[in-house]
Amino acid sequence: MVFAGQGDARRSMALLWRAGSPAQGRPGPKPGLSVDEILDAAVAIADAQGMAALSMRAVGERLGRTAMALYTYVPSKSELVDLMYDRVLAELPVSYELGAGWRVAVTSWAGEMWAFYLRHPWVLQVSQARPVLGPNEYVTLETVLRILRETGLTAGALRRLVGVLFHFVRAAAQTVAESRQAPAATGMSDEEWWYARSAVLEEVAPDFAERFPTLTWLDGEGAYQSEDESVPYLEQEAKETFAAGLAVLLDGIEAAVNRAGLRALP
Amino acid sequence: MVFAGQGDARRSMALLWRAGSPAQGRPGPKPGLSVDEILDAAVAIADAQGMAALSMRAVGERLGRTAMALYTYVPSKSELVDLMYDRVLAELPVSYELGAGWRVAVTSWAGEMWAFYLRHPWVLQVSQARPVLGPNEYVTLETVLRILRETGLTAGALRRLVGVLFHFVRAAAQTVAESRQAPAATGMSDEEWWYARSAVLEEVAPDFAERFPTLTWLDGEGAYQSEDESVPYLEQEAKETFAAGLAVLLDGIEAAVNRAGLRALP
DNA sequence: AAAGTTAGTTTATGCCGTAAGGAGTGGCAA
DNA sequence: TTGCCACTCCTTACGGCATAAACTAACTTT
Repeated sequence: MVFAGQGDARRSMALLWRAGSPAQGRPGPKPGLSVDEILDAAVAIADAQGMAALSMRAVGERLGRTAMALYTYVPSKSELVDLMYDRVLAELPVSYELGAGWRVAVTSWAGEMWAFYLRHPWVLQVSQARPVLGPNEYVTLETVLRILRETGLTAGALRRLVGVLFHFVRAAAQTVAESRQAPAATGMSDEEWWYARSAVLEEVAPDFAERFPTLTWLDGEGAYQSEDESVPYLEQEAKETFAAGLAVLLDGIEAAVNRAGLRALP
Repeated sequence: MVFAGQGDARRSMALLWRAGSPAQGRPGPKPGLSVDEILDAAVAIADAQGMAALSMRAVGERLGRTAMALYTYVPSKSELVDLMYDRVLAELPVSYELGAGWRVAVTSWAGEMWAFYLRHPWVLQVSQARPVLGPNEYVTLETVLRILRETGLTAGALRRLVGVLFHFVRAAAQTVAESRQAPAATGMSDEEWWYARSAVLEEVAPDFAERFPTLTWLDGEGAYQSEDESVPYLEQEAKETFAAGLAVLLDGIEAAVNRAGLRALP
């Protein structure tokens, strides 16, 4: 097994924080590419065709180079993805109006995050195991923390809250992101897919109603009606789930704030 | 592009619901394997080494066969994964005591789901774009719906709530699951990794405290202290985030229930 | 002009999913 | 009993992937 050592950490961090030595007066041919150019190409591919289509070959080709040419600028594919991640995070707003209270600010923050994830759905596949520790990741954290600090909750509570909020927005966005990819991936629209499936389901599980009474009841209670026909059914519903879930979450936070406030009274 | 037609849907569903024609009196050699044996082998590999290690070759080898032998039983790798998913879902409890109220029941349901995801972290990587429509997926839904129906909320609200709860548990579990994989994947413990990184961070961002005042403040406010030294720091914290977040979510649901109840009064 | 460093290529290794085709198995109809 | 044929399982092969190694060509410094 290959162990990543101190040197690798230094290289990674230098790339992320753009702290590399300037390329002036160095021997050898002039660089024909730059890390930023590579990142733009890679992000464009991932945005348009998803993470699965992001290969070193594809990025190289888009830049008129071979896959191997990229290794001059970036140590590996996984580092490339980390860099892409930190780069797109720069799109996010860095501060929110706090005049109307933290709840309003958190709501619009969540909306921005939601839109961001849908703009770059591949970000949802970047491992959250360990932070990337890039500058924009820190900015993103700082931004939401600045809002949440307004609640007056303790540091420990804030730490947990940040985790919960990110989890929630990510997970909600993931549902929509994946459902957008599905038709392209399977070459089948949601309608076609569902039609084929549900027909077979009746054959294969004729006792469905008895086996799943609650589900059957729910299905009977007026299915969701979309107002906007241009947006797919599933997506519309997911958006409402997001809004409703966020409201529930914020209600919970408000309850915690009130509890803390009451306890502070004489 | 290859389009999946009606025939594929029928084959998939038959496999999921075990509605295949019995193998008695059929010509040709007796099957040396079975779908269940294959699923057990595949699940064992995915549990132990993660989704990335799950290849048709690996599963075949574990069963003393070649990769291609599996295609007699299972049409493709993605169908295999769907089958694995529905199979492990069978481990989950199918009903919860409702005597102590829905809140208690939801809490233990969430705990079971959390443990389930950590037992089978690869499940978190199964696409949620479209439901698999296997029997156990329906059972799982039925189970949680039966609990939530106790709240007395409307069908629409319930639909959203189920989504939110699944999102939340999945996302929270994902953090821990990924952080468990990280040391194995990089050959570096969390401590080593963090030590190497933070040393470089000071070099590369000497103005950290000014750029990220809120983060710096949070860091100063007593870092989390683990009681149980055997469990990694990050994991302990994630578990608390899960519990705290769930409580917040349930508070929010309770608020919605109370609002609905008040509105129903004369 | 020689030496040394760098950018980018070609080539090769070992993975992956799976298509194609062939070998052997065994139940059934003739 | 023979021949057929559906069936299981194998070998081989293809085109993808990340990336290691060795090479060429460009450019700066000595």
